[in-house]
Amino acid sequence: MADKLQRSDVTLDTIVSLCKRRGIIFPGSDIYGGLQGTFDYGPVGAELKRNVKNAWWRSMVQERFDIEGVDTSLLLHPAVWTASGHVENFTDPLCDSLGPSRKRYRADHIEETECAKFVLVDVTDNAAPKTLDTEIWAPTKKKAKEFFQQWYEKALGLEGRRVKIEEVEGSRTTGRFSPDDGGRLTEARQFNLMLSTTLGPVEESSAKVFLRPETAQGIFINYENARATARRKLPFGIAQQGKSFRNEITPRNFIFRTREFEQMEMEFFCKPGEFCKEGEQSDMEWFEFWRNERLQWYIRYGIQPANLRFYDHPKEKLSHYSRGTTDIEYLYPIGWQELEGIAHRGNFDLTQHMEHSGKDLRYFDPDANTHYVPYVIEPAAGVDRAMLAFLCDAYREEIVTSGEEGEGGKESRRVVLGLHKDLAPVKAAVFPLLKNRPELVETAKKIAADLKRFTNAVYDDTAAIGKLYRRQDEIGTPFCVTVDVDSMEDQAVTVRERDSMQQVRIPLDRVVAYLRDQLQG
RNA sequence: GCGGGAGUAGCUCAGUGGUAGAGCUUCAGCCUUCCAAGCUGAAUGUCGCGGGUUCAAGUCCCGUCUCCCGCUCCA
Repeated sequence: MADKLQRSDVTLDTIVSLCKRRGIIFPGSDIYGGLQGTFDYGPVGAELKRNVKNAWWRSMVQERFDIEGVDTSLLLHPAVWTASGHVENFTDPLCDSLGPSRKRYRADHIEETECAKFVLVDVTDNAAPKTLDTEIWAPTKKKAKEFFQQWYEKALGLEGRRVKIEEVEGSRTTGRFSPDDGGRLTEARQFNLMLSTTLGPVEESSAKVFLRPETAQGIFINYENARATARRKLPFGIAQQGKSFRNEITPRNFIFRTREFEQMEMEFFCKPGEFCKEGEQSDMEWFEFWRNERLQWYIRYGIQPANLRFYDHPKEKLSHYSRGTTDIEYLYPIGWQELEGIAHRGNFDLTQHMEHSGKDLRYFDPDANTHYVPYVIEPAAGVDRAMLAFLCDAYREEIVTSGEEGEGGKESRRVVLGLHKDLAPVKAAVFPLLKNRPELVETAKKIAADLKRFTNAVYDDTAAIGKLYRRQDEIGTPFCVTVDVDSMEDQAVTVRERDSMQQVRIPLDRVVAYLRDQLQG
């Protein structure tokens, strides 16, 4: 029946357009021209987002015996971020080339190289050579010439003129220069990725505080409170969902990188390997466990396994707190990108908070009869990134042939979000086949009301039946119920399934129970 | 921040100095016995925002904001 659209044909624009059209996601502050790096979730998107979060909470907290949930403050004591290393490390030193490329670099990504200074001499007029006030830093004259041809010739308007490139004697030195145009670099400026605000009525005298760049620290500083009150022994986890803020240099790619975003993080506290007895899972084994567990979660909720993969961070690229990090990457329309990070944070965070707060956060292990600081495995997922992945993976366009048994069937396009039923924003829609028959309308409304008592259902009669189905397909509604003229006779209705478009006849008095079974199964 | 591209109806876009348009969507009515049907009618725009040139600006100029692509970043 349907020619499925290739994965590579789904562009981000297609998803953005659908999101706006169907009330899933809008640009933030839209009527004021937008605010970079912010997005608002609409009527349908709010349901989808809630469902994603609930699915995570269900897997990570509800279905497990070893994880507790918390909900901590967005504003934390400034000392938290000193202890966590974010004040010091959560910064990018940036510098710009003073050459014509004007390129910007991470200062720590530029390697020191031995270069000499080259100057340009305009010898178009042989009798009066003119030395230009421009310097190019390059390891060789050949390289300097390349830079000249790529950037300087045009920038300085020297096309068609004869220019000699001369090395300045004794200028050879080791330093950092733009690898693109040989220009000097500006001083590195520290760009901290944390957003801040002030607490207190008078701004000048009030305290500067940071908006959290990750939810994890709220968990670490509550570790002992949560452990003691939940009467937990190792290993156990603490989970949290909530907003985080990062002053990203360049928010980009729809909701993939935004300045305000929502995280789903779990800190799993476990015994360091050396304290484990025979048969106990070590920290590295838990790391392995959570890598796979989190991958399976995405598959469970409908992501095609072929669109998921692991990426192990090489040691030299690890964050300041990490002993090992694996990303779960998803094949977005923009390419393979991080969906979730699973980090082995060692005992970095608790140790830091012990030192800075003066509180003892060690764990007393009755089996080993000793104190130690637990190790932490952290699966950290982005709600918005997960939503985007679910949307991209669920999106498909099909050519549908209407009409009976293929004779003179008319072809049309249908857009379907094949979302997992737990994620679908609307679970069921109820229609009267004909809206000018009061008894059909009344029955349909009654069914919708009954469904609404346990799930999100809608009633709609503002179009022909085909259009009503397609509207629901676009937002991934798994089931549609249609009340027709026969319903009055046989006391039954048609239930149409989204993906197969198959219809089954269900007695009126059983339709709610039927859908409840289908949706929970 | 730098370079390139773009902002006109809810969406996709046309409109190259002279009365703001089309298709789709949305809404209402009629009709319609299950997959975007048909007919009739309607709504919606300070042409991203601000300034300038001109008798006249969506169109030309300046500024500014936002979006997209690249450098950088990561949940």
